Amino acid sequence: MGSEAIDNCLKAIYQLAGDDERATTAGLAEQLAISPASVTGMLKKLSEADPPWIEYQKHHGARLTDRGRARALEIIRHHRLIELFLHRVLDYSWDEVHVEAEKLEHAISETFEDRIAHVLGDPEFDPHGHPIPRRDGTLPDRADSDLIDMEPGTDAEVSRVSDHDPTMLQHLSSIGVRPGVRIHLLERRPFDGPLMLRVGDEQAVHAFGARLAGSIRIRDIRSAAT
Amino acid sequence: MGSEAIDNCLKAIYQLAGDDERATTAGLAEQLAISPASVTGMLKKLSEADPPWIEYQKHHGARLTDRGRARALEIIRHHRLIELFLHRVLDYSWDEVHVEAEKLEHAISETFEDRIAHVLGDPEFDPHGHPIPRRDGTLPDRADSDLIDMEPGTDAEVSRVSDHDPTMLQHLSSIGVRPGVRIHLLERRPFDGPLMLRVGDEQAVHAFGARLAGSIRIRDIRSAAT
DNA sequence: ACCTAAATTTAGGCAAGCCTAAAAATGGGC
DNA sequence: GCCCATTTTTAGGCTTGCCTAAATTTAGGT
Ligand SMILES: [Mn+2]
Ligand SMILES: [Mn+2]
Ligand SMILES: [Mn+2]
Ligand SMILES: [Mn+2]
Repeated sequence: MGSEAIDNCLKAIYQLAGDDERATTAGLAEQLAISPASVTGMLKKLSEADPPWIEYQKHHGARLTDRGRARALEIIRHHRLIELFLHRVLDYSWDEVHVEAEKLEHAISETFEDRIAHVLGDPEFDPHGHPIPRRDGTLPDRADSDLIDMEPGTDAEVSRVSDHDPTMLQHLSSIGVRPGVRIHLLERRPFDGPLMLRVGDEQAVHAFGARLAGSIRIRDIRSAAT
Repeated sequence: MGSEAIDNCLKAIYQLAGDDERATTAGLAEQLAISPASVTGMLKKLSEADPPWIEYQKHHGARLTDRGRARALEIIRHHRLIELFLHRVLDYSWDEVHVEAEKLEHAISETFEDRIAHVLGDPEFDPHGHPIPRRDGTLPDRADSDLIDMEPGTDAEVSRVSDHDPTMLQHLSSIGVRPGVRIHLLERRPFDGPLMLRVGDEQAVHAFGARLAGSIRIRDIRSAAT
């Protein structure tokens, strides 16, 4: 089926544009860390495959076909199952899992996928709180929103954090921020200033700048929480 | 460092020629399932690497350098650790592990290698009885010999079986032959005929033809066995 | 509507790994 | 010691996936 380059491209389109929006050449070039010219070539190939992986119009970006989306979700399922497996079974820290999963996602068989899913009890979320696509291509849903938009004076639960920067994950870990942990937003400092918040039951107040806050999503505290 | 093609070539040289013999172009072509012409190109490249992976003289085959042997053993360590991990942790049957390991051996990091070795208790042998190279490049040693050369009327223990043919492994499994199991050789039928033997405590007598017998190695029964 | 900056595509090239067909070297039998 | 069958290498070619530089298209501001 698809090569590693193809799989990474489909995954990137899904991550940039989702189910039915179009991803731009420039966006894909940045995401994949290759030149825009190389992206154009790849998009042409993907759209001329039989059956096609994407719908592509020159100068207007690429949109996944059903087949393309299925493949993207398949790779993302691999990635997230592997991340959780590394964390739970092989004792990787959550900042180590992404890089290893990035390679392994292309190397495992469907059998391997099924076995780790079984060992993990058919999990729905990875160590960073990202939903793990099911075999049928559906996604576990968890209504969440950006930390940036949180109402000062309220509480919320960390839903997910971006997994791309290991140093950021280490920092979040060191102050106790991980999916499921409760936070309390004290205030938002003016002129797009930092968010001042407390984590869990700790007294310490942390200042989250835009970069850090932008990589976190939250959800309403589960209602019946005493 | 090495690409997947390079790693497979070094591994093949090690398997065909061992530490300090030379592997032939034709042998490697067969082992790697590529054309002899492609092997020649690869050997030239490997011998011109800096530092070189192999010593190569036209028309006289290839011999591993220290670096080449170290790399080959590294890949074989990956392969055998992965096989055991799949069997023990992910419940693969022993005829399924080889194919999956063949891909994964190239995809895992040193961290992954260390973690599965630790989870498995730093094992010395894989599910087929093959020795797992240590990180320092030494090999667990187990004095064994070919089943073909076994003395009729004696007992021995299965040491290892070839892992390349899944159907053969299934058959061996079905009659109870696996590393550690005791066998008793009744007789060798004339004119290179089959070996007639009993497995474990079973009464059944099995006839092993040359192909099957040739894929099994045995060792003397551990002396103090009641 | 036009003009320009940015985005995108085209053109040409390169390395890795494979192939087949043809040429050349080897070495075993006599 | 020579010859010929076998092995190996050389020559030339193909695909994938990337690159840079140049040409082109698009879209935004006026
Ligand atoms: Mn990840
Ligand atoms: Mn990837
Ligand atoms: Mn391999
Ligand atoms: Mn094995």
